[in-house]
Amino acid sequence: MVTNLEEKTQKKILWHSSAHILAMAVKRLYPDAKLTIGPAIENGFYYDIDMQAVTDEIKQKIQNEIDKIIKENIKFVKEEITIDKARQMFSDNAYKLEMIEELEKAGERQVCIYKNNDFFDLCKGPHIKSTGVVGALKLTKISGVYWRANSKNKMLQRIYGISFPDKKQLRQYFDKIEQAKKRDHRKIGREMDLFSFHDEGAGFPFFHNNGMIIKNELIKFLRKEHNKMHYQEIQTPIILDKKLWVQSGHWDHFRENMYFTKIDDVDCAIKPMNCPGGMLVYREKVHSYRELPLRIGEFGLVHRHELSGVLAGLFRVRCFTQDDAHIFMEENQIKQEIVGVIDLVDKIYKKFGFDWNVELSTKPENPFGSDEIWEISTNSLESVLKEKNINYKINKGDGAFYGPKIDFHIKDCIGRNWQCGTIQLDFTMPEKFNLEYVGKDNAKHRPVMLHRTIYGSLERFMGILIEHYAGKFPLWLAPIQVKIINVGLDSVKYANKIYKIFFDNNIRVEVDLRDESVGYKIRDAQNMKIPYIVVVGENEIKENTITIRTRDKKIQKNIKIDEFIENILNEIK
RNA sequence: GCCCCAAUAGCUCAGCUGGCAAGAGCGUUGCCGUGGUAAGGCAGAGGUCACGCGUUCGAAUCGCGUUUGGGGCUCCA
Repeated sequence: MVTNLEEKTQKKILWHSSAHILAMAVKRLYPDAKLTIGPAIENGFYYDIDMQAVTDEIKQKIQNEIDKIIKENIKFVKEEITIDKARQMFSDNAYKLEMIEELEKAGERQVCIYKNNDFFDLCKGPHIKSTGVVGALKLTKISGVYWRANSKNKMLQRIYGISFPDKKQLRQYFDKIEQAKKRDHRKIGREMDLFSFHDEGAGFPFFHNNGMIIKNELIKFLRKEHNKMHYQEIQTPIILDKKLWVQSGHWDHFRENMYFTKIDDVDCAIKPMNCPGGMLVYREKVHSYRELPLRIGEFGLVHRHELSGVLAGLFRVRCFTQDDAHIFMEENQIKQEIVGVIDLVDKIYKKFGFDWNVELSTKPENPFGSDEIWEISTNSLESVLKEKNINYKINKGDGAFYGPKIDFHIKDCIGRNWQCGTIQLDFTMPEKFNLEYVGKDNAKHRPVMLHRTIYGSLERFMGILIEHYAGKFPLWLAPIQVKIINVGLDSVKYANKIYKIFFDNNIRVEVDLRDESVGYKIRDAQNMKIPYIVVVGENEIKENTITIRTRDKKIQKNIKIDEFIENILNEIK
């Protein structure tokens, strides 16, 4: 029996061998090209090569050469050689020499090479027997990348590809990609009239009525949960004096990502985060230990100047709404509050059927605050995770400049991971803003602060939901919940009457009275992914009932209106 | 920001080895039809071919630049 793990290993071997074939093809066509590294990745493989820019035309040439090499069925031959011999063989390739040096430093006396006829590459293997084992190999995308991912280094060409033992599997792979494209939120967003983007503002989403319904429902839902947990809600301004951002440290650490403007000659910044405004609200009055923990939420619109190349539909935008909250507390309340947030996160994600996992990010390179503070805060996050028996991955050096964080990643229904929520512990911001509370001892103390989001960005979360549901939102989120379709002119009056009943019950309903065939109107509603289509005609008028067709094409006849309304109101809850 | 690719009607796309008036389907508008669970028929409107500059007798088509979008790199909610 072939286990999953073995299968994976086999794939990796095939893909890595494919990278060699790619390299061989490039070397045949461009003998001066310098190979660097060519690993197997999650889906396929790539090879980073120092060569001229790979245009479509060149890509096609390489593809043709690859097809030839596969036909030639050339053997992979392993050979062990000394470091010195390797240096000789790769003397014209500075990248490989650098890698050989590293191997030597790591204590290797010998290195391995793989040969295919007169082509050879530094590689520890293993490989397939011969190039003919690859049944189908297709180059996919091209990207410019820097050697060692450092923009000071030379730019290389990364050529990506995918391969399989046979053509059928290759076709299946591309079919699957086609399927995934069908749920692209940009496409569905247009079809369902949710949002748009315009040349006049790259990366700034425009929400249409249908999109706003979803956004508002998401806010309404979270607000209700916040209330249950005694959160307060505030709103802070979008433009504030630059001074504030200098004080908060964003000027030093985040300036590159901020937008600036002037008001009456005063330098101002558009907020990229909500916390500094929140600090001012806290500082407004004297707080007692009796008020703590103080949980203050804000649905805050923030603007960040993201690099143009990273913008991607709602997934990556330049202005978005954070479901931000700041919790001010005493040190001994840290654990209980983190537990509270984790429980809330779990509750919210479960509502959408998302599985989630956690990553812990530790002290970055240019942090605020002493090592001691970082240790205390990192430990408290970690200990909660341990106590709650939550598995987590550590991201070393990935924390915010003001504190360590826990990031929540959700998995959508086609298995993709998305970072959404985050909990960030912060000992430094309260200090910078001189926050205080009066303790039981009647002395002043500094509160500890916690930043957290659950959706992360309402915009991104919506994008994820659109793809997760493929536009078939659960009833409570569906922009239009019920569509009424009349059969014939005689049922117009009845259709309007039914419409009013739904409308008066706060159900999002539309009635389609157009002079079109029933089939046509059903198709239209179906394409809009409307959960319930209500059809009324002569039969329904006679019985004073309705006929219902669900999004999944289930038809129920002779349904009493009151009964149906009661059912869907329950479903919406 | 960097690399590759793209931009033609509201949408999806054809035309693009330079050459009559710019093409289709869907949508939209009007008329005819009055329908029973995924497209009824006919007719009309709709485009400075993203923008700017150039090459040419002539540019949607070729070149350069800009903008926007897509896929990567890097970054991130």
